[in-house]
Amino acid sequence: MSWAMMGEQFGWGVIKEEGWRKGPWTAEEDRLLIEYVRLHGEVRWNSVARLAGLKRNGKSCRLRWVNYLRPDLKRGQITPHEESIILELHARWGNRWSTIARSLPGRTDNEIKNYWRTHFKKKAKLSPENSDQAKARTLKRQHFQQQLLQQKQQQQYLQLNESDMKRMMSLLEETEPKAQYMPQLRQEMGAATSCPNMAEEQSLFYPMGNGNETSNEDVVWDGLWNLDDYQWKLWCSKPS
DNA sequence: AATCGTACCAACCGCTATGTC
DNA sequence: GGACATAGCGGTTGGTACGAT
Repeated sequence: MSWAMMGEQFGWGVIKEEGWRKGPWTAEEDRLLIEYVRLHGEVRWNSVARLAGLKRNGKSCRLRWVNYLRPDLKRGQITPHEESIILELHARWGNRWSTIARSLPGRTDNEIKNYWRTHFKKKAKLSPENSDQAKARTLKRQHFQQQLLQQKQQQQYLQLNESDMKRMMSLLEETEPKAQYMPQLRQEMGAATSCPNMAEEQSLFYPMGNGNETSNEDVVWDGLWNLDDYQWKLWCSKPS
């Protein structure tokens, strides 16, 4: 019998000094949480303890619901197609797991994060070429963020003007699709499939219509992080 | 059969963003 | 506008299962 099962059977669980339970969830706790969400919806997680009779903090309840109890979750192994989507979106967005998860209905950010770490982190580490690219991208991000900060301060935190957005959009159009490096990455990672058509690929990069849309501006910033060095220099040197 | 290494995954932690008063 | 509460995110940890030796 595992500790978790024993804990469930005997009602064990770590009680913190604040009075919150920690550790694995019991079936009874799950039942209470499901019932609570059914009645009240996914809101005010901190009141769950009081209203549902759970000795869990709101954070823990939310996490349990989002990662495990939600009815729309897809259980089971990540399919080759899902894997290829993860690879492509990670190449584009980096460790933005929640963003990636939005393109994979039924999968959670935690699940994708775990999958990535298990299957690809090592491979990525072993490839010096990839790590160099990652370092370069990180530097680019830092450089850009610094510039942005200065720019923001100068503009007293005003939003980017229209011409800036147009410049970035046109630059991004020159960059897309990311086909230059994706086939190599797919090969290295052993991904089995790719998107059957451009429309689907587009929908992966620009997920819309699920109530959690990525804004145009987000897409613009995300695209900028992945610009090639040449395009990056071009962007930095362009007069505004 | 025992031990070890590794893959997998649930859960926690710390931080940031956003909302509310 | 500031303080506080809440939600969300990404990184990390710890436990379990399982195969290799």
